[in-house]
Amino acid sequence: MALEHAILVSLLEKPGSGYELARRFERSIGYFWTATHQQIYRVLKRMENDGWVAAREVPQQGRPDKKEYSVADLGHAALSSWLHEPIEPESVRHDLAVKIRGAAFDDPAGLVREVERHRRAHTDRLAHYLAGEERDFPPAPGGPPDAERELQHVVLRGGIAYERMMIAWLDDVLATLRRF
Amino acid sequence: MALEHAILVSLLEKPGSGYELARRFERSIGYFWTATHQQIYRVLKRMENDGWVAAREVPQQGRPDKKEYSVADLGHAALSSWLHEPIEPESVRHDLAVKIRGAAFDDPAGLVREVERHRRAHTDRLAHYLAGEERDFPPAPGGPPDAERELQHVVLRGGIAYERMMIAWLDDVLATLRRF
DNA sequence: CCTTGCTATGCAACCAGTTGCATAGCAGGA
DNA sequence: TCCTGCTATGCAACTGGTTGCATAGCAAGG
Repeated sequence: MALEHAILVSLLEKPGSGYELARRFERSIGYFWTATHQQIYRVLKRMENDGWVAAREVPQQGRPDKKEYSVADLGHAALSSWLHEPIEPESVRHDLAVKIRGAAFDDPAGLVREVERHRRAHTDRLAHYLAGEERDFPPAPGGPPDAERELQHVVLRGGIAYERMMIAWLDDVLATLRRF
Repeated sequence: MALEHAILVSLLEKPGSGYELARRFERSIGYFWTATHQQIYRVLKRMENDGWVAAREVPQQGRPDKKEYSVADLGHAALSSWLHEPIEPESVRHDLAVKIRGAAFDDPAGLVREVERHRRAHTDRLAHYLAGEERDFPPAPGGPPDAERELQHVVLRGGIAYERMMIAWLDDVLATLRRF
């Protein structure tokens, strides 16, 4: 399980409320880990009980108050020990691949629209990533290397490489489907 | 949920027992969908109750008897209707990306060995895929196009593209980590 | 004969993640 | 004033997946 650890990393990058975390999980963190707000609130509560994070009531004007969480020493230690233990290379779940192989027993050409839809989703995501890269990681070499920035950037480059690979592969899939 | 559908596809490609399915999920199907034997047996039982698959006792010599499953009409229909309904582009879960961003707050250089381990796992898988491709999909253009074969092949090409992308990205990650 | 190891099937408990719903503060527009 | 919509937090029920364990047939080797 890594949701706890994903939350710790996100809170180390910047403290925030459950709501804010949920929004981050829709964008930057969400590139490689998804979570709904319900799940985040539940886990956050458990982490608070375990002393991994500390909450602070923050009154706001113009909107409801929020509970801002930040990482406590125990949380930092928990993250550190997780970082030092090996994890299994992740197991994959590609519904679309199941569909593609299944299409052989149904209607290969009928899958074209679905694959095109996925292709569009991936080009959109790629455009989104590239815009984020241009915005947050301009090419100007600004001073000394910053680990946090550089590592965020390399993860984003991974997302970009993934989307490019997927688009190329989906083109391959479309060409194959259209032969039937 | 697509485990049921992955099983249907696998059984359409070739009928088999729960045990055999579990083995396939360790190799070809496992490239894009993982499942343990416990899960497969449980789902298979439900599918049998729902009339999606039919079981047949097959006595064997030299080893215990097995129950061979094959797809029933209801199962074929269920697969077909699933193929025709749109699915969400899958959400990602990359523990390693969490670790990489987390390393900024711990010990970037200490992650090198872990990333190298993952890189090795991906080169192994790539070699395995390429060997499978050479074995099962020789370049000889043997007659008329066969949808089942071609679609299996394009899914395998997706696995190959994925592994190549990952290896290149992990090299990028290693170069980045080594700067700290 | 006994152990090891592979084939083959399965139960039970648990845990992570999803879905549906509920509540409440506050702003802005119809 | 009422409705819509965004911020903000949360509970409850369910489902899919994981982990641990159990059983049994049969072969091969020590």
